[in-house]
Amino acid sequence: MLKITRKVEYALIAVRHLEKTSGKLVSVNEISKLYGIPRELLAKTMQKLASANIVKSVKGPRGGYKTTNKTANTKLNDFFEILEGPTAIMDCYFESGCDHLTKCNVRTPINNINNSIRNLFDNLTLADI
Amino acid sequence: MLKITRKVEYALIAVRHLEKTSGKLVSVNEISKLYGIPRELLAKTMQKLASANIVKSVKGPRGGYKTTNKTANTKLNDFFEILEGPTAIMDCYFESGCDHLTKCNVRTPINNINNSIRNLFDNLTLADI
DNA sequence: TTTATATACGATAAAATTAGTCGTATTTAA
DNA sequence: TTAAATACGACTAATTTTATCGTATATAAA
Repeated sequence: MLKITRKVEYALIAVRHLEKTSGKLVSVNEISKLYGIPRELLAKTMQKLASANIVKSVKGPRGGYKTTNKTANTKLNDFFEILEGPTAIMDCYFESGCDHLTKCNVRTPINNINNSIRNLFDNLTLADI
Repeated sequence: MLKITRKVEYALIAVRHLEKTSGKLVSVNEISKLYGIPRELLAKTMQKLASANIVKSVKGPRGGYKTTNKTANTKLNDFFEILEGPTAIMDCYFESGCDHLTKCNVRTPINNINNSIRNLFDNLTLADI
């Protein structure tokens, strides 16, 4: 429990690599070989980041991804939510269908904990990684 | 990602209930009916808590579980780890077998984040729930 | 203009984890 | 003696995560 997924892990590795080689275009192929990451999986992940403008994509041969001026100061929480949806240690805050809600005695305190975690990730950016 | 499991959720609900009825013995059967929790699953969970002395178990008819003087000030982090093992947002800190470690560029920063989360849960007790 | 290389995206399959069930043993109050 | 409870291990089902595959599109370079 309380794990980040590989998708997020791979994305962090890739973004960190892009920041190290700042400005240069690097292909998914290159990154996946370099770090031993499944190519297709990383590709999809980068696509999500690109469509959220966290990185810039360039198609065609010699294409790839590079950082933008938005990259470094992207909040970790936003980064996570783009890849995985809302940060929530319990689903009942976002999904309907829990039929225990009226009886549930932990919703409020768990929500507080969740806010603490969100707060933590709102105060960290990709530059901190 | 970053979800607590149902096992933990159920355990929190149960412990909170025990604290509300402090001193009294309450059976798993009763709690599971009250909150709509699968009985056997809750039973196992309570057994773990009992063997860690976070709650006290009493066998036989009219038996059940009750809080102890340890219950309220159990750290959330200990609570989680009893039920789920080490709190780690990435497995590589506890498991061997990651063959990327020499290349991995995010281990240290992620470890820092992990420590932040652990720190958060070390400063919360069951009394806060 | 053709070709090779790259991103884009959806569908699907495989693996791992989590959730839930079942059977049996043990304890003990009534 | 019986019934109600915890204790514990094995097993199955469901869900989520991880990975793969196929096809489309863009574009640099030959």
